[in-house]
Amino acid sequence: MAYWLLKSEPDVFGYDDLVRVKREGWDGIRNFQARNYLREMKVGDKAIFYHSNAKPPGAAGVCKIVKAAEPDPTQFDPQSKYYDPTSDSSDPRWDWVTVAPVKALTFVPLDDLKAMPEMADSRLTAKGNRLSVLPLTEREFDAVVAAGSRKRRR
DNA sequence: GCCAACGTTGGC
DNA sequence: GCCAACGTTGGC
Repeated sequence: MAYWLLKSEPDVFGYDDLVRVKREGWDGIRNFQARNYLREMKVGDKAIFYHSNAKPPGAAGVCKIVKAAEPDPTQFDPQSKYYDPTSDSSDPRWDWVTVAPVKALTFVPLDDLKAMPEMADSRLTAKGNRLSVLPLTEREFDAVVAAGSRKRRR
């Protein structure tokens, strides 16, 4: 099994939204490296649901891949903000995967993630990282889940 | 709102 | 193939 981290802006679609809708196509990935990672994902893989552009940013939950990569329909929808007129319908450029919630985490803010020794080499905390889909090692994934499974200190 | 980092585009 | 211009991401 592989492990991943998926970024979403909670103002647009947060972990609570995923819990509410139960499953969701991860649309709008328009970066080749991120897309290639989507294509590597297999049903059953798990991912950290990360809130970006949030106050504060951080890990909000765990989700799983319930459907492997297939063409992201928003690329062909002129009404969508993810519309890509240069994508050929006979050879779609962009894919999505479908995810479902596994469990909410006690929110682990980015500051805490950066402080974790297990995350020292992660793509997430690397300088200048902007990838919205990135792989995690099992050790990294387990460390984030462990941090998010503790009771919040008061 | 600012800005650093970085991907993409297009002229040459 | 280079690289400047431009757009986007995302933390602060």
